[in-house]
Amino acid sequence: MPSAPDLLVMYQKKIAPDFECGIVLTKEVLNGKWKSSLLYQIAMGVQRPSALQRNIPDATRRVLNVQLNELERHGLISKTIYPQLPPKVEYSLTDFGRTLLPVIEAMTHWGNEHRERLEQILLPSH
Amino acid sequence: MPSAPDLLVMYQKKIAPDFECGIVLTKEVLNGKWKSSLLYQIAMGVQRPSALQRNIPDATRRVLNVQLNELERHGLISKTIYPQLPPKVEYSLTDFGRTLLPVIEAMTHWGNEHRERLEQILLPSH
DNA sequence: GGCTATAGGGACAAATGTAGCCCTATGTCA
DNA sequence: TGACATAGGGCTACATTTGTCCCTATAGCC
Repeated sequence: MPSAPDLLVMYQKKIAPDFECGIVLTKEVLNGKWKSSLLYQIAMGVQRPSALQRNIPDATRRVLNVQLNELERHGLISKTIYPQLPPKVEYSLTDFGRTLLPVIEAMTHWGNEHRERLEQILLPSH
Repeated sequence: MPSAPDLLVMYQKKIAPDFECGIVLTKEVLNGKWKSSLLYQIAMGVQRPSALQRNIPDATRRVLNVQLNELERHGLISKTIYPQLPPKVEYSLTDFGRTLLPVIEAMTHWGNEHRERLEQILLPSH
């Protein structure tokens, strides 16, 4: 005779179909306050760290570096270091990173399309 | 004669073009560990809180409630309370929420497409 | 009565993420 | 020599997010 916990587990298994949806994986990769901005900028051709920092002025160099490192570690961007002084570094999307472009475009488009409403909604007071 | 800080500001203004890209707004709305899953499930027709909780077993009821409230506050989903006992509640996408579907689909598709690689990448050890 | 189911929230702890500060190193220009 | 550019990382403190535990309320079933 099954105990209550067993029944519960069976019940859950019956009802939960494919909860492990891919959207969770995508979210995980984009997790980080500035990652989407970084990917967008790099996709638009902004390659050097200093330029990225100028184009995303609300973020600290520190945080951008941290998140750039993570994007590189995840294989979405690659880093080229030119052995020069002063140092020169360029980031670009990898092949894998380029497969993300449709997602980036969809997010960019939706955000721009509904900009006014979103800015209202996202006010700290609201 | 401009002081150094002034030069810096002018320099930034010249180089920074349109850093306020829509992708940031979209990210902000999707911020929250389980929001994308919730939106996906609701979009797939899962409407009742208990069903959502069963389909997203890694999240606590508590957190799902918090994030459902936020999605409702942001106008992406609406909540119908049936005056019954035991209580019955159903969530569904609003018109505004439905405009997000292309983004959700793009994220879901990319995540599923690259599932194996992403699961490797996102291991805590890696 | 004791267990399940329905739905939800308060209070607090733990984890994670982000921001700020300081440091290195070197080349160019005034 | 001092200011600015280039690029990056360590450490600490704060902020935000998540997770845990406990509480309400009612109907059905054994």
